[in-house]
Amino acid sequence: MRYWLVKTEPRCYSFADLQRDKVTFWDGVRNYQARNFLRAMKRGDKVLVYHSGSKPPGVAGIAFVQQESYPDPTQFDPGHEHYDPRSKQENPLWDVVDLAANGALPEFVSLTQLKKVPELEKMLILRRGNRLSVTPLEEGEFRVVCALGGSSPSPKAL
DNA sequence: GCCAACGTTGGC
DNA sequence: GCCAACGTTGGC
Repeated sequence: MRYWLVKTEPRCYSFADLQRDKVTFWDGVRNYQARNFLRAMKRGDKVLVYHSGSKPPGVAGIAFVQQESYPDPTQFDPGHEHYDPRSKQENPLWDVVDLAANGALPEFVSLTQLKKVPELEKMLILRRGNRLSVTPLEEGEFRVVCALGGSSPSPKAL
């Protein structure tokens, strides 16, 4: 099993929205490196859901991969804000995965908290200008964040 | 609103 | 293939 972190703007789609929906397709990733991480996701992988652009930014909850990658339908929809005219049905540029809610963290873990933890120094979300919308995590990093959020020692999950 | 850090684009 | 210009992201 692998571990990931995905970002979302809660004004657009929050972890609470995912809990309400139970499952959603994670659309709108339009960055090649992030897309390649999406394509590497396997069913059952665990995912931290991070809220960006919120006050404060941080990790809101846990999800898991319900369905591995398939073409993002919004790339073919001329009326959609994520429409990409370069993408062809026979050779799609962009993918989605289906994510299922696995539970909110009892306590929201802010970016400020994350930055204080030595074990999380290598987390990609804290590097590279914080711009990648999908990043891999080490198992240890996943566990540390869960523990910070009051879901410990390891999330019982599902 | 500002700005740093990127990724992308396009001229050459 | 290089690189300057530009656009976007996202914390502050």
